[in-house]
Amino acid sequence: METSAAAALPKYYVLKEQILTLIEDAAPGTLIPTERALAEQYGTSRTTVRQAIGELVAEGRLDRTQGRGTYVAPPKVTHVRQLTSFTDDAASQGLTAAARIVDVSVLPADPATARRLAVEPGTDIHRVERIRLVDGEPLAHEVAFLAGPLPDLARTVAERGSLYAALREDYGIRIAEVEDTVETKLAGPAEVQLLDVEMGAPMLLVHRLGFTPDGQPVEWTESVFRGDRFRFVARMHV
Amino acid sequence: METSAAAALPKYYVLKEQILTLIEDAAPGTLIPTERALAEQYGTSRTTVRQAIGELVAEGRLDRTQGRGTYVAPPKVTHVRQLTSFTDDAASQGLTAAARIVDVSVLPADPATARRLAVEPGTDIHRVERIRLVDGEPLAHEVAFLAGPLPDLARTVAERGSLYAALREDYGIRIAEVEDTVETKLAGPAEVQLLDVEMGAPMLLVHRLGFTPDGQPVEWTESVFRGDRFRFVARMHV
DNA sequence: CACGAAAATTGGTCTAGGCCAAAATAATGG
DNA sequence: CCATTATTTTGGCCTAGACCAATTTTCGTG
Repeated sequence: METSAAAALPKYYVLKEQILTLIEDAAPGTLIPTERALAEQYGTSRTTVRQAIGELVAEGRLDRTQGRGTYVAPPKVTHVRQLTSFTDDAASQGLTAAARIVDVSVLPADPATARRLAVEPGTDIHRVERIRLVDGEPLAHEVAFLAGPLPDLARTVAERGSLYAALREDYGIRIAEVEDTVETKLAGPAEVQLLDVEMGAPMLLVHRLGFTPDGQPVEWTESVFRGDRFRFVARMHV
Repeated sequence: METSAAAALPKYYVLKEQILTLIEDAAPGTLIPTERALAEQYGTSRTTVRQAIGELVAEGRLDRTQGRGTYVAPPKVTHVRQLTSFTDDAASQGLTAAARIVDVSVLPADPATARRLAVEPGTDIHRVERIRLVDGEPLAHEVAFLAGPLPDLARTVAERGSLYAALREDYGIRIAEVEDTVETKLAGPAEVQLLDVEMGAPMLLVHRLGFTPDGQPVEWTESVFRGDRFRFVARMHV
């Protein structure tokens, strides 16, 4: 019997999210309550508090020092690399690569996505959610947001098997330039369910903004790759 | 008072390395002893066993399933991307980037490194160990191995401030092509000491093999970036 | 007031064990 | 012999507390 339809999240994970709301507006360096205080405040054990804080530290949201305390971490530094030609070429490695389409839908753009795609907030945009598989194993979860009229996108993507191929062949949209960011992230409930990893497993979080030849942003994609099964290889001319 | 000069490693970390030697020659899918059995066998608590196993799972060395057991994981899958022009350009982002030289030395090549650099095992090669800093914070640990005669390398690298610049300006060696691999790793004692991170923190492990224009491998570098403070950004033309 | 020693604070590690849930295994009944 | 059910095994989560080590704070003394 269930008390509600919500999944039973571990206590440490709920606490982690509560601490996250506690610190989201705090300045770097701000001390949070001690582990013993949090344990008492939330009616839990110190072990559980440490598991929650440990993941936030691993994600770079908190720092801690023995004897001093735990405090809000400074934001991430960005390192820039130049690269070319992102090809959807997993198959060229002798691996059976595939993408399973989870959802293709149209929805109004939220402010952040609208800004990235340079459209008015609330404008209808397309959402394509896929699971990337290699040799049958789920290795990445991708959610792409696309601007512009793309009639019958669900069908064309399913037929082409590739989002980029559908854009190019069916809509005449060519992604000429992309900007990727790669960082680490820990697996949450979504990744646990979709990618068959453990809570807290290290993942590679990749954001991609794709532009047409005339500089118009048309694609905003957030991908989460399994850090334990995946290795990016890059060949490049200097 | 100390019983030996060795650092006092956490018990879970010692256990982790022991489990690692246990499984290094085992076929994927091989079951390891249960947590309760390992706890008794190594005279420790199940909590400590779980911390050790948890990190091995996070690193992709073990898989585990509730009710079934814990077993050796299959090797990592490799995903290939095409990119160009790796530039040592951290400074171009308005950040004060620097590299602190830890060690420059000459030593005989071990078999693995010799193979990568296409030299005979035992050939003298150069080793350049550096800490990369951004805004004074240590963000990466790099160890580069270089083949070929590079007289007075320690001085030239120190003067140029850049390994690539020294190779190009002082020895006429141009790195024309590189192959990078990027994967996740958890911080061990070395990273804790050198990069000021916690044990078990997620890191980005980058291997680079650099080639001259005629295809000769001359550089083999292993870099560990802080996953909590770092974000790679890649701009590329498709 | 300044300095050094002592105490309190805080995170780091570890123990011993309990209860739950998923999977595998054994027992049972048709 | 097969299918169903109960039991056992195994990992998942959690508690309550102990001791240690680094740091900060307090306090005593010159």
